[in-house]
Amino acid sequence: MLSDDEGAPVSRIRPPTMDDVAKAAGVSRALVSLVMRGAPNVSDKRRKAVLDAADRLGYRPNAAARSLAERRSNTLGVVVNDLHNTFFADVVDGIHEVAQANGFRLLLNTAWRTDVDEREAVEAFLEYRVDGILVLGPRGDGNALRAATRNTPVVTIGLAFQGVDAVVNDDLRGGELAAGHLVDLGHRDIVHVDGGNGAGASQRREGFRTAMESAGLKPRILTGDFTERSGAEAVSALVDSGAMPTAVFAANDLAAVGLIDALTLAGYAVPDDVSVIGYDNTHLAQLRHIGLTTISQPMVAMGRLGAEIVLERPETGRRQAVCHVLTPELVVRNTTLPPRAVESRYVSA
Amino acid sequence: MLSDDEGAPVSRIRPPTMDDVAKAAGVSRALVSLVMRGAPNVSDKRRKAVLDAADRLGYRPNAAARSLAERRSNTLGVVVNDLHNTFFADVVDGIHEVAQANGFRLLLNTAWRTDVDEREAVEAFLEYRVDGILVLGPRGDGNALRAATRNTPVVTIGLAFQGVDAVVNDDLRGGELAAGHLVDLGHRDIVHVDGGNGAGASQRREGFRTAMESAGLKPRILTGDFTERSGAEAVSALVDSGAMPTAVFAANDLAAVGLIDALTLAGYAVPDDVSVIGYDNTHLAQLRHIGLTTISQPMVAMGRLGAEIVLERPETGRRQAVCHVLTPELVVRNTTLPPRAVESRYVSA
DNA sequence: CTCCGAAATTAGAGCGCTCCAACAACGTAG
DNA sequence: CTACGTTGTTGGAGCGCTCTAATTTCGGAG
Repeated sequence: MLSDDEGAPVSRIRPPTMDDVAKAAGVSRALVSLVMRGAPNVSDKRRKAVLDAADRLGYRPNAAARSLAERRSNTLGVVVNDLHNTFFADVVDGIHEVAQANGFRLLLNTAWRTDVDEREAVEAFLEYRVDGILVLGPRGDGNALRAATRNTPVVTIGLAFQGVDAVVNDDLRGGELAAGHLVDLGHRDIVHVDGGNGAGASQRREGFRTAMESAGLKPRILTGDFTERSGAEAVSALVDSGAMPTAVFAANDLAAVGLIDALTLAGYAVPDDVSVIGYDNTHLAQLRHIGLTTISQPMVAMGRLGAEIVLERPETGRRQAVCHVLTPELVVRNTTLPPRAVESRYVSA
Repeated sequence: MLSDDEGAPVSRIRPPTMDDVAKAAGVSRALVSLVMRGAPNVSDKRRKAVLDAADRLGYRPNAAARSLAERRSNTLGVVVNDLHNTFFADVVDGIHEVAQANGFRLLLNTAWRTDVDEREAVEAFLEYRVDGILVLGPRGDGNALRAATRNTPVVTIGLAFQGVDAVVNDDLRGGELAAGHLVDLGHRDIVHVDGGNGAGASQRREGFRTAMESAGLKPRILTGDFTERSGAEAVSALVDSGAMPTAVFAANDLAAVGLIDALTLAGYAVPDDVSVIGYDNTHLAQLRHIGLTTISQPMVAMGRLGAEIVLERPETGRRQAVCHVLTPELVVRNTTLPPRAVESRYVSA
């Protein structure tokens, strides 16, 4: 007798099940199920009885049981590469809009900017049997994602892999735009702090490189990783090397802000001594206090489009992967100016 | 014959089940289950056979079925009030750390800063039967959360409700600190742009009010909602009213940044014309380009603590709700100065 | 060899829900 | 009054897993 209670932690009460509700309402479990799903052919009398009983007992359907029986979860999984980057928050806004309109729930997971955590997150969603997966700012070689498409519609946003649906912006063009803007301003010595192997990084790098070379300039590239810190570290490296350029193209706004921060600390005025351009046009860039010149991607629209693609695939039975490429745009604000040496020439031009 | 194929969307192949693996490996389903969960008493021979078969078939356990049978999900649900506010990203970092160490997965959901969406998100987690729920920056009256604690451990972060575990910082004290700092600098005309009914907003407001009154000053308060935009709107209101104060205390860093942005645009220099202080000490505040004076909360630590509480409750069987109050600290940077009029007096003091 | 206990394996009953086929109820037309 | 088509309701199988108790296997000790 005593042993039943002593020391045993107070166990949570078992939540009521459909059977409990059925019993309380004096109907069958199947009827409760019908009421819960809002089926049409249920008499008002019974419906009310069921609803009352459910309410009285505090009944809440068990999503696990439901999705097991239904073989679908009515849920989309979203893997966010980096919660600290508000770029993704905007994309999620777009996804949410479409998901909501189609009666899907969203479940988020974050990848902490690493390959393994991203795989972990995708794996978790696959085990949950979500009805679709959106990967924002994917990493790695795409093999895991390609494999995942066999079971679930997957779409990446920000980087396209062979055989996986994707929504991207034209990063190559974006890189060219950024470099081109700086070149047009008269800069000759330009450094690109890249995004390492992050989503879109290689393309932006390529765009930068080609724009520079076609202008007859030598591209200088430093490795980064899309973080604020990587921007700051690049500044240290530049200071140490003693070869500070007149302009820097950062792989994204976050890095650009880190860069500006470190430049200011190191005694360089932005844009007077060094011009800085970012990428993404996040809220950060839009703050007038920062007023970052940057390349804009339509973030919310990308999210919307991604969600539409993921929902559409099972409907249409499409087999071929699609890749929507959106066009980036240059947004000039206050962090870029002609370099000191050519300023007058430029202004008079 | 034909009718089987025509027009029918290509259906996804049914993922292999434990039974499939068992058959392929020539063992029972129970054995596969044991191997999957890493049970000790399995012969190496069979274990290998099972693992091989699972690998060959691309088997992936069904989380829904598992949590249905196990009556637990090994998952914690995190409701993030606003993805755009990096404050929460830091808190999630702390939660993740602890969850990971204890073998729990994280699932996120966002509340888009509204009451109803928060309830929606919590509801979803309850239906999924997660093992614990963390609500970051809760809204509303707490009734829904209080009810939820009957089924699942719940802890709020940033605001405490009667009967619900919580981790908060001393917002009252924080409000006092902020107001006190401005008063100490010599400001007499100070406006607080509050956080409306957001988490911690009323306490910060109270702290502001008491600090002002005990200094014999009249507190001016404008309503906001913790967003960048609300900061900007406050500036419009102040400009329209024609009574620009010499200092503003924003309910959080995001709003402070919006404020600074709008002030700058309106031709007011910060901090020369108007001093601004925020709250949270997010990355945003720490950017040297902004250098926001603010009140710091230990965000990562709050996340860690919250996760520990949520995991500990079922272990210890504790019934009484706990509320951990952490102490905020003033961080002085570059957005606050003595007001113009008293500057000389202050400096000579 | 036989027998025994420990180690390894399995059968089978759920977990809480959905879904289908079967069944009751209830007018209404013949 | 019977037959019939609706509309409403229900039993029961099954979703893919875990877990307990029962069963088999196996390596010595007797």
